[in-house]
Amino acid sequence: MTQMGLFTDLKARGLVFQTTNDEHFDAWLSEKPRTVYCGFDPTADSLHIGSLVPLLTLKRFQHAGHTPIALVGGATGLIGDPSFKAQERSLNTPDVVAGWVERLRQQMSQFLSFDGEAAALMANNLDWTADVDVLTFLRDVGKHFSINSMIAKESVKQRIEREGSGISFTEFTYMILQSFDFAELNKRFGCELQIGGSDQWGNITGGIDLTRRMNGNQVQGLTLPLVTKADGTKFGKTESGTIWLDAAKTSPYAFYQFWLSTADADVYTFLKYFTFISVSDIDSLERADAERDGRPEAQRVLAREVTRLVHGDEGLEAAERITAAMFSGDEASLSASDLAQLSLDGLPSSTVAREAMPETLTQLLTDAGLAASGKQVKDALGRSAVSINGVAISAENNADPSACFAPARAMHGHYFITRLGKKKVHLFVVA
RNA sequence: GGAGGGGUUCCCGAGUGGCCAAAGGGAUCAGACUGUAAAUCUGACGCGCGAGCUUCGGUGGUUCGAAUCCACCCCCCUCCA
Repeated sequence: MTQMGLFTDLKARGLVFQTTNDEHFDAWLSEKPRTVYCGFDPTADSLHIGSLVPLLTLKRFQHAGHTPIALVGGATGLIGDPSFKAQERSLNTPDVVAGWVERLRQQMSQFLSFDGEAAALMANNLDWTADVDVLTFLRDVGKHFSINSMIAKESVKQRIEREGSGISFTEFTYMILQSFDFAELNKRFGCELQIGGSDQWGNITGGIDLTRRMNGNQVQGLTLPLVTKADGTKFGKTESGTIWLDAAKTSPYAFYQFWLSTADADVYTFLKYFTFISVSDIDSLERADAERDGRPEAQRVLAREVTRLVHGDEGLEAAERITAAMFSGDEASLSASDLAQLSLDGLPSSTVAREAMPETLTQLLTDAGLAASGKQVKDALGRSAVSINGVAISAENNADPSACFAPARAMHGHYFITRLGKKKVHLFVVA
């Protein structure tokens, strides 16, 4: 990717939602290497896939020769961003937030390169806000903000206008704090561009105004589109919850599976958003898929690319090993060491003592996390949707788990591949 | 401080004494169909294998019986001061 092509590429990927200077943004970007920042607030102990788009965009900028700054919001995370949020959120304690900041730092650093010409920087806005006293802040920063224009921002509109909600002064002030970041990064590192999700537009323009007023510098902003799905449901959530970047919270296997099940209507868009595959290659893939009958290749490509990006080659291999074993249809051929490896790879598994087996299958499968409640297991049993080592289990067997897990039915003495539905698999090791 | 409106099961949102584990929609899960898609149709959707148990901001009352009535308390919103 040459520096010249960055903006064109971003546009082709559909990654440009708004810019501060539509006419001249491309030229401005091509003129010379810029320093660009994106902030990530610590709202949990890990980033989730929603943060992947801005994170990868920072990387795209770096590839193009610009210097990225990954900012973690040690300060803003203590306040809470009200942008487009329906409700006031409860505050997290400073030590909790500080712990999350560390986790995010580590996560973010794996995506950027910290040496070479456009070496990335890490920043934490707590560094320049922790010691500012209230009066200084109000006089030097607050004075530049007009309440009138802050109230007019679309991002807080519903909180101000909608009956049944409201906004605290604390959250209302968030914008000022984030704006201060931009001004500060501009002063310290010559940062001239902030990128963020489309919900950040109000905060970004606030920072641009403040930077002009405090530093006399004209800086720019660019927002990325919100990731949406064609069917209108929320992106990034499944029944088991958020898809996290942390392997301990979402295993590489589960992560891979998430992308693999992307709808056709979304998959080419997501390839453009979440991978570094060129737009022309994605387009040819789409054409090839369209010409072929049956299953498209795109989902597999997407799953491979994103899993490798986030979990590396090892994580991808583990995910593919499990996927191959579980969805190829010949699990009977797995050796004992294969099964042990799958468990190490992150296939959900648990060890149960034969004597300590629960009274019912519903209990056992619920405990293993195959279903949220016994009712769901029961429903599945009633539809022959539960199988153990390939044998369908019916509702009558519910009260007799030890028969279902009889030694004679085990693979290699004590392995039981248990499925609920098509996609949920759990490996029981009965000792 | 005053006046008014509101807090219902994951979300939205009905429900004003028994027919309410609580309408409807969304989300989610499972089945059929498929490609571990989509769309569609079907079933489930507080917990429990079950008898049954626990819910409608909180606490305490009234009543044979309360999400629904009363008292007090907590929280949110609007307007006034």
